[in-house]
Amino acid sequence: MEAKYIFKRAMHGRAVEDISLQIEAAIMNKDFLPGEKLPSERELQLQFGTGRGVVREALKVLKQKDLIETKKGARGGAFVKEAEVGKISESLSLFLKQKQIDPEKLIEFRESIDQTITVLAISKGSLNEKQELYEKAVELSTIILNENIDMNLIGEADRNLNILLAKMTKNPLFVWIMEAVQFGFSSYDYALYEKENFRRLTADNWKNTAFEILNGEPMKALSYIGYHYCLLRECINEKKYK
Amino acid sequence: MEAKYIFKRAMHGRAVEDISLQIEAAIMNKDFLPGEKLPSERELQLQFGTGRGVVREALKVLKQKDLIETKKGARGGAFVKEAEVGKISESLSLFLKQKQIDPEKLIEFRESIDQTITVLAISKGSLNEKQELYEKAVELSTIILNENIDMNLIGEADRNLNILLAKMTKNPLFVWIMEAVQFGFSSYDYALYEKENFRRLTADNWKNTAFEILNGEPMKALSYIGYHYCLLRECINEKKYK
DNA sequence: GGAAAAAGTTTGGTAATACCATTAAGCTAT
DNA sequence: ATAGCTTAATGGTATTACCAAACTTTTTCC
Repeated sequence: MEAKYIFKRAMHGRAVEDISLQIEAAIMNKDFLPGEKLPSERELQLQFGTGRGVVREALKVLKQKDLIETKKGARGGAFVKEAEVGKISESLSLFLKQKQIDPEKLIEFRESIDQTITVLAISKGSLNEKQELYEKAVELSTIILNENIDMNLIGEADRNLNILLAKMTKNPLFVWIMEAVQFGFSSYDYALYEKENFRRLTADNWKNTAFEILNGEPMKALSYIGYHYCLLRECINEKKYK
Repeated sequence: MEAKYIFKRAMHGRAVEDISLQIEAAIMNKDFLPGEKLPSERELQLQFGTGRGVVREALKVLKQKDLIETKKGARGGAFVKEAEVGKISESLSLFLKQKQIDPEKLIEFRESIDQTITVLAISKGSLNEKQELYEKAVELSTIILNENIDMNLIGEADRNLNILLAKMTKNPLFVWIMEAVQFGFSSYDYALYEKENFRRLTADNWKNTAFEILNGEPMKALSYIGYHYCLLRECINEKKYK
């Protein structure tokens, strides 16, 4: 294992920022590839010419940015991480929580995303994916008919349908935004499955949507998407006035 | 100023995580309102029963999450911040950089977002906003005609047009996604303004788009949006084969 | 000889302390 | 009154020491 000496001594006064930026740049520059280990904290301390505390704070920043993960023990250390959407979704969720955004705005946003994704999924998705989507929608219908309602199971199924649809676009950005939106949005989705009548209608509607996607009928699919959000709005209104 | 004693001693072994979560929960719980000051590091150290180092690392995490900001000196400290979209945009940008996503996917994503936003902006934007948009588009045209091309100025103008358009939807989520996309996307936008012919066409097209938005003609506006992305694709292709 | 146990080593995590730099408030002399 | 000085509070950094986890090496014992 040969060490890499690529870091410069840190500026005094804002050493933490300096260090984290230098390491971030090195990662972006592929000096350290995903899975690779950064030098140990004590080694970095020497290279940057600082105390270990600031090195640790800098690494915390990178960890929060989801660029590295740390392992304890011998042969442990900070390892460069493959980029994932997790942290972005989390920060979006934080934002939504703190801002307490009007539910109608969330619905509006999500409906528009859903429409776009649906159209793309029809044109870019493979036949296999479309069939799988339809099967999963049928599966949701049967889950719903079950005696013991398991909300976690239902939520999981609904979530999978959405993610699968997003993946059919072959565009990772839509997958990302769908995951992010699911993350900060699940409470409203659950509402639809809480009451028997809505639950039934929603599941049927998913089946119809998937069917039209499978048949390559974008306008009809969009109609069902529209109906889904009609139901959601109705359902939330009902809850509000009770 | 009365102190708040709401924190419990931190778990040993993962004190940093524990502390940051406790403080985050307190902020979400409105124990500390935006603008309010958290206890000083030395005070937190006492309340959590830990060393100052872990308190600092925990605060770094919260700073990275954009929940607090710090000021030095007397009457300084960690202050709860109003939630902003900045950090989310930044993390998306990081994600895009690290993943090196196909430019075509970025364009596809952005074009779909632009279409949605445009339609909403026409129906929700005020007359004043629409006029301002048009004026800003005209302004961009005149900037372009200038002898000394200032790419920073042009980029800023283009960015402002996009953000203004997003704000016209009255939906903070669209503003957020537009900022995020701008953040991780600017390099491609610049391409359009680098060469004289594209620069001219793009600015004219912005003017036309804004005009149709002002006139309340969604289909025509969408046509111009489409043309914008035709130009962008052409421009990037030209660059690739040179 | 081989497996189990013990010791050693590396590395992140925490603690305690001291000192520096910055900032605001209060005080003092003019 | 105001310019300048002093003081205190607070974040930022450095140093040192020790703990805890996880891997490696050595020793022990059957």
